[in-house]
Amino acid sequence: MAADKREHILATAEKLFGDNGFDGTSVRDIAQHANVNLAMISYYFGSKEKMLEALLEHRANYTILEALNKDESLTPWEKVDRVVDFYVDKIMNNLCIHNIMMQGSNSRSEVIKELVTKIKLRNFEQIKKIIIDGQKKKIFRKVDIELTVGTVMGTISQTTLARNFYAALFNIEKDNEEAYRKKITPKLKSHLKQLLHAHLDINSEE
Amino acid sequence: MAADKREHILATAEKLFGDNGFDGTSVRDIAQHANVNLAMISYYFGSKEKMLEALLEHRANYTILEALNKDESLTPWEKVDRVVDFYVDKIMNNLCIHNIMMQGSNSRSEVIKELVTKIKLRNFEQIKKIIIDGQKKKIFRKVDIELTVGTVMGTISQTTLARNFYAALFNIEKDNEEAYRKKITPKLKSHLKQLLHAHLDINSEE
DNA sequence: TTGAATTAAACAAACGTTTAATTAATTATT
DNA sequence: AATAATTAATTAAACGTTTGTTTAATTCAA
Repeated sequence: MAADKREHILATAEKLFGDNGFDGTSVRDIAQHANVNLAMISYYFGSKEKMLEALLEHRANYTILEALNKDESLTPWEKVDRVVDFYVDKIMNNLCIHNIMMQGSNSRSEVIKELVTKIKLRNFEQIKKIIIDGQKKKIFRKVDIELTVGTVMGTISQTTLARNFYAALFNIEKDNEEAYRKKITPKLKSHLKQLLHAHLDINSEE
Repeated sequence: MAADKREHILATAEKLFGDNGFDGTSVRDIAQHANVNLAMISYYFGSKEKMLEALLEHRANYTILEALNKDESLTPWEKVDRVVDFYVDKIMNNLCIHNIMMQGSNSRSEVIKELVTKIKLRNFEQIKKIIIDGQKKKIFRKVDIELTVGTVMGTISQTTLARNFYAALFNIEKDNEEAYRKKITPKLKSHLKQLLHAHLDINSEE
């Protein structure tokens, strides 16, 4: 079936783009690793760049954050903790697509750049809502919301983009992705939660 | 003189690598923008990759952090603030080399990857010393030092790697690098200082 | 039998690098 | 100080690969 094959090509491309970057991955690499004919990529997607667009569109997923936001049974603190869990898990389990999005920000293609920005903006809006809600309820203090979100994203990104560095730091064998994930994920979650609690808590000292 | 020309080529390469990535920049691009003959790059550096190595070696600079650490007239809080100022200024004024280092982490060349890791490790050790010193003096509380440094680096990186996103967020015209720097730098400094104070202060609430 | 899927081969363009020839600058010799 | 010899710097052209994409022929399914 065609949809399966398309999906399989996208998954292969995701891995390779994530490991070697867009420019560092050739269409022949993808075709070979996916065991499809070279021409199939143009046939399915039109071009290499259109394939990246398709990949980004396909992986963008806002629904969970939006559902979280609508859940009125959760306190702002609980929501913050869940956002942390959600993002750490999401990025740690999708290292490739995350690397692609970070590299996509620097793409030469305006289409790609705008697509990545759009996805990020939409995710940002959801987190912003949570923080503002906490502030209205006099639980969170006044902070720079944009950069607070940047800190969460940046801290997680750091552990994936500079993986070599953190692997050296935590004495994890360099190419064992699974060991890295296992070790970093809980550390990252508790660090971010502690950080955000100290940062957002209205009762913190000045 | 030869040294000037070599330097000029490196500066040109830095800008282009920073903007378009290593794979996204051709040797011909560099030669053209630097107004030198194509063959000069092989002549001076041996190869494109060796040129990137030369660029990283050339720009790595640890001395300021080491001096800061040895200054015993400063309190740990003052040192933290200065580290923030130092890094924000450094990265904001060297967007290109910073982008290169982030991309270099994902390079296919082991030489480059290890070089970047080495530079980062050396910087990390200096910041780690400051935090441990503050903990010994019962001013800072127990935190995950590795990830705390990751948060500082990550937050700053975020504003440079995802510049398009933050430009959209802060309503800065997309391609005005100077306006972006002017607007983000002070925001970033005060956000990080507030964040670190709340995070590190031993008197913060649990 | 019609249209979609798949293939091997070819395309022109761009890539990093090397060559061989020429010019500029240094050094050595008279 | 002038000239010859030597080294360094610079160039245009070409090298062989690899790049993304297209073509035209063939196989497969409806």
